[in-house]
Amino acid sequence: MKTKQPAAPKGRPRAFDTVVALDRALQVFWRQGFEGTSMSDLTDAMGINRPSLYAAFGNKDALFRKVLARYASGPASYVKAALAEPTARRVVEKLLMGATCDPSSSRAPRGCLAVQGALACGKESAGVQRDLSAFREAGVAAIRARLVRAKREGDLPGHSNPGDLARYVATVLHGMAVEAAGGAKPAELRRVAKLALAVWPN
Amino acid sequence: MKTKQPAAPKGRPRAFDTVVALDRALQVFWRQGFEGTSMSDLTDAMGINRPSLYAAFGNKDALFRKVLARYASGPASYVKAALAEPTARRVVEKLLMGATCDPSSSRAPRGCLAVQGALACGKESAGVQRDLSAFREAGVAAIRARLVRAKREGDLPGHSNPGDLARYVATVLHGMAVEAAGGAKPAELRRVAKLALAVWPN
DNA sequence: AGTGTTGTGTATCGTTCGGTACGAAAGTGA
DNA sequence: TCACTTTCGTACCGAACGATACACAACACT
Repeated sequence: MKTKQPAAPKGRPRAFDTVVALDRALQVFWRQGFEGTSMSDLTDAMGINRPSLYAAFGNKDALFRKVLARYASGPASYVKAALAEPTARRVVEKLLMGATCDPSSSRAPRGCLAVQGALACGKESAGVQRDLSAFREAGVAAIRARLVRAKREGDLPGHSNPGDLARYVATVLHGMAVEAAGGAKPAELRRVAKLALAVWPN
Repeated sequence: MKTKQPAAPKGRPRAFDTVVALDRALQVFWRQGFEGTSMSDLTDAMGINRPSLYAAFGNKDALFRKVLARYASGPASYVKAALAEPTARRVVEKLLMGATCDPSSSRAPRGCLAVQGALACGKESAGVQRDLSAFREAGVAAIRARLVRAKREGDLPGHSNPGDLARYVATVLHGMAVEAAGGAKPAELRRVAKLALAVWPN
């Protein structure tokens, strides 16, 4: 019977936990963006040496992609949870409320990594810029697919356009991320979310 | 009678036009952000040497601030124009439509300099980051002031909150800038603007 | 104990960064 | 023609950038 133990590692064991190191890197990238973060910033925050970082995560681009995946399954997991709500209205409610920087996780940086990570950057960072753009577009596509389903289930009026509505919701979400990065208070964002919801057909 | 001629310049005349040079710098900063733009990128685009840039505009931060002012009175002047519309609804309409990257100025970069210029960055760029944040907040304040006036003039229902509405409009505008930076088509943005307008009380 | 393998730590690599020193060039007024 | 003033162009500064070479340390397996 195979145990869960992933075979004994052969050489010297790692002196750090790659998951917590990744979370530390996430904090820095989230706060300072891709280009605003130097490898020294990362090694300082992660508490490891430079060659250890390169051995464990590859180069700066590869580390950022791993951080983005961690972001998706961590701080941004509320998106997936929101899409599982039973009605379209509840889905959008939960999406918009999830972007209000709830004070429960006040230790997290403001805004959204997918927005402020590399919105505009030099040519050397074009790779992560496209990755982030694709990440955001995947979010839009997921919302649209959920709204298509809602329309099929009679949860949305027949005249409404799931694609346009999804783009609208994503636009408000990304806009809220910009406001949050600028220092807008969660209460203010909550009022914006409420106003944005007033569009909703019912 | 004083002529407009600003007194004869004493030394060697400048070999370039500071205004067109500023516009070239605007293009680069707009496309690549503050941190993503190097001084070599700027001198290449502006067609001038490095010491000429420093002599004419100061350092990188000072140049960016001058570029931001140029942006406000140039590509972003539609905001001021929109605020001069007679009714609140027309104001918001024109604001939202101005952010759809109209194909008339298709040579301009996508998105908004005030959003993608330095949304998140390292500590060395904290100055311009705050400048951009303040710039955006000034926009919100201007919209709010216009809506306060509209309410006083009976142009908005008594129960509506100009502050919240202004923040909402700004959020949609900034969100549209993010979508535009990600490659959204103007037609798509126009549909978003139309949806966002559905909130409007009338 | 010995061997192979992998991570750690120091000390760098070459490049690019933002910013300047300095002499030649091109104007002004006398 | 001669100072005087301002800009231009080259060549360069120290610092920080992303990324590595290499010797040593710590484990598994025999």
